[in-house]
Amino acid sequence: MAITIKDIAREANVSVSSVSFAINGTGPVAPETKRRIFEIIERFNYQPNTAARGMKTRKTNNICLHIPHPESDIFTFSGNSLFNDLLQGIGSAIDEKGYNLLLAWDHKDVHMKPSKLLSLARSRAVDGILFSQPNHDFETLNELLNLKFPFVFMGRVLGDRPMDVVDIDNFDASYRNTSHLIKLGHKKIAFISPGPLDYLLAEDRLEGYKEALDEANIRRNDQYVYIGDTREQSGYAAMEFFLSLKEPPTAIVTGRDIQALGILQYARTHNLSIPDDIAFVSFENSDIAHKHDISSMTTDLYQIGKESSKLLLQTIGRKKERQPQNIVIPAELVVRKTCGGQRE
Amino acid sequence: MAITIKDIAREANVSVSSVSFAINGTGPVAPETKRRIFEIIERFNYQPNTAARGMKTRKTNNICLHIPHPESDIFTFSGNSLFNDLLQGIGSAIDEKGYNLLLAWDHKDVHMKPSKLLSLARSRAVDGILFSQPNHDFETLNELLNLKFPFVFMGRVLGDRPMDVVDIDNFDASYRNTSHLIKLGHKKIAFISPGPLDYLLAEDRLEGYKEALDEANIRRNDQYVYIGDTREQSGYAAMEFFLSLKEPPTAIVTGRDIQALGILQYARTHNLSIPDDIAFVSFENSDIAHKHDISSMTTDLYQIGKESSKLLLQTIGRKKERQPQNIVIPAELVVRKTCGGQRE
DNA sequence: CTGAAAGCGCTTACAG
DNA sequence: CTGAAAGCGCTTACAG
Repeated sequence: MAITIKDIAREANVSVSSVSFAINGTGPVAPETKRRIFEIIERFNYQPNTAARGMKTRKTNNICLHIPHPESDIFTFSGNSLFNDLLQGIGSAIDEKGYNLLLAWDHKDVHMKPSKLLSLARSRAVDGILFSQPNHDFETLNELLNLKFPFVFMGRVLGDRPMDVVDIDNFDASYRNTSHLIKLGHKKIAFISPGPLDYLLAEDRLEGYKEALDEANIRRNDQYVYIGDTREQSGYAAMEFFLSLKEPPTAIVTGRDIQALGILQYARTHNLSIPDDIAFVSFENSDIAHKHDISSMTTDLYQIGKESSKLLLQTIGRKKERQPQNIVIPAELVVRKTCGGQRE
Repeated sequence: MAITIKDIAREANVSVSSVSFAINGTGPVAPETKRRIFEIIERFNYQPNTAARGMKTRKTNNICLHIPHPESDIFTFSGNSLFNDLLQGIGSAIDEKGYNLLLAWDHKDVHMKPSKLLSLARSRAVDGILFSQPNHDFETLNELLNLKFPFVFMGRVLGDRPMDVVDIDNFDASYRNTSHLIKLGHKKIAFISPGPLDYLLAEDRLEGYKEALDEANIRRNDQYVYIGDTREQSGYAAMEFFLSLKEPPTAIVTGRDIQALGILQYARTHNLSIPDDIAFVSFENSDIAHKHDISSMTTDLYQIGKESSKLLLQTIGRKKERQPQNIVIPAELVVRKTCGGQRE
């Protein structure tokens, strides 16, 4: 069988306590003894058994990243590096701390019980959870709060449950994107949501958009609001819709870079000039925006992943409860070609 | 503290053995007793502690997916859904079996010891490993073999170490891609590698390409071989190079869809017609190929992920050793626009 | 500084 | 069908 702490102790002529103390630095060990122990450990390539250690310490050193099902639309961050950025951010925080990342998604049938996540939490298979979801399952969140199980939600959550949340301020970001177009002289400004409005992300964006219009005393037009999704096609379809209106908008606040791609595609096939005929600003500032010269607001997944992980690790390490944190990651509009310049 | 099997036993007025038998179905329990036990379990939302269970069973129900570092070039499968496909394939095999997926990557500094992977294996933090790497670290693979630790390599490995391997036949696929162009009447056929030639994947492709030319008695031209990478730019640069030759090729075997995108971009900006001026076939058949009407050979990551996982799970479940498996996933050329029709 | 021993929460022979 | 007990491989008071 695999080699255990007993084998090391026997080989080094010490007790298991001393070996454990030496490995973990949790007790006094004479320098010479320590040297001998480590020599044996290296020779045998000994690694303490995770399960046994976890049983005593009540830690797994695993954290769970909960993502949408890989078959779902939302998971296909096609054509950009969003998931990659998120992983990098998480990695930058957990790698050095010796944590591993466990990927989990719920069954396709959402109503299948028990939820994978609660099961992981209750069985203590992970030390904490990172949520990366466009919407949330109240039942699960409530139960996790109830269990006092450490987790961080990356995104916005409805209500005032006391939990750690990390996100950009979508209301404000959308407000600023819209204001930018207003400042350039646009009055007929449309909006494409990044997803269904029951994603709070989408609702916040819509509210920010409205706020900017209201503040500038621009009359809102319900027909200027289009519900998009995560496919390029939805940007294209939005254009078809907007341009079929009697008074088409002159500018758009897009929900995602991938939608922006659809807009560009539409413009190309219909001989429209961007930004002259129609200007727009997008969200994400992903590779796509960079490549196609799209003005886009950053939604810094790297930072979101990093800050969420740091927060989670703090929570895991802490014995006493503390006030829930609400970390807002700064977002900035990277101005490129698609929003154009000042209108006459 | 958390609730344990003892609590359940006490509450149900039975011994812990009976509770364990009921949960795992590993021993006889009277129907009425079983009913009572499950009733209590549900009421308390009891889940057996993973660490404690793992200590006895020597199983974690975690498998590890080893991927390149998120900051590495190769990880950025930009603009396509390759990683997503792989995850779906893995998920389709492990979800129902109750396994979790642990994501691991090596430190950026490759020479940092000890390797994360060996550490996970030796500490029994996972039950098996899935390698998704363009190249391999012999030392790690040898040590895993040595430990008789279950793993599956998705890709090609040098030498004849006895291990489970799942991949498409890159030699054959490249041979067929090249032959397709030959059959269409091309004689000046260039090749872009999907990465550096020390990726066996790239070497196999090059060999398949050469074999097809040789078999058709077409003189090989060293200048027709370009070493590409995972960026669109490398397809563009390859075009620049090929077209600077005295005798530019009339067709190309591309290494990746993303490179193909670079070729299309070059063609657009230089008023070249694809496939008339230059025809090509690609690899991957990702979203990109579909969207841009690129002829592309499938490299079915879904199947690779699925079959690898199934194989790994079998290995984990087996007590006796068996012959290493070598599973070849079928690849087929999806003919679209970029390879054109028969030449006169 | 060192060692003997208890105990973490399970599973699994073993005895009844 | 049921229960008492050993033991998985660690960590950690506790005694010396």
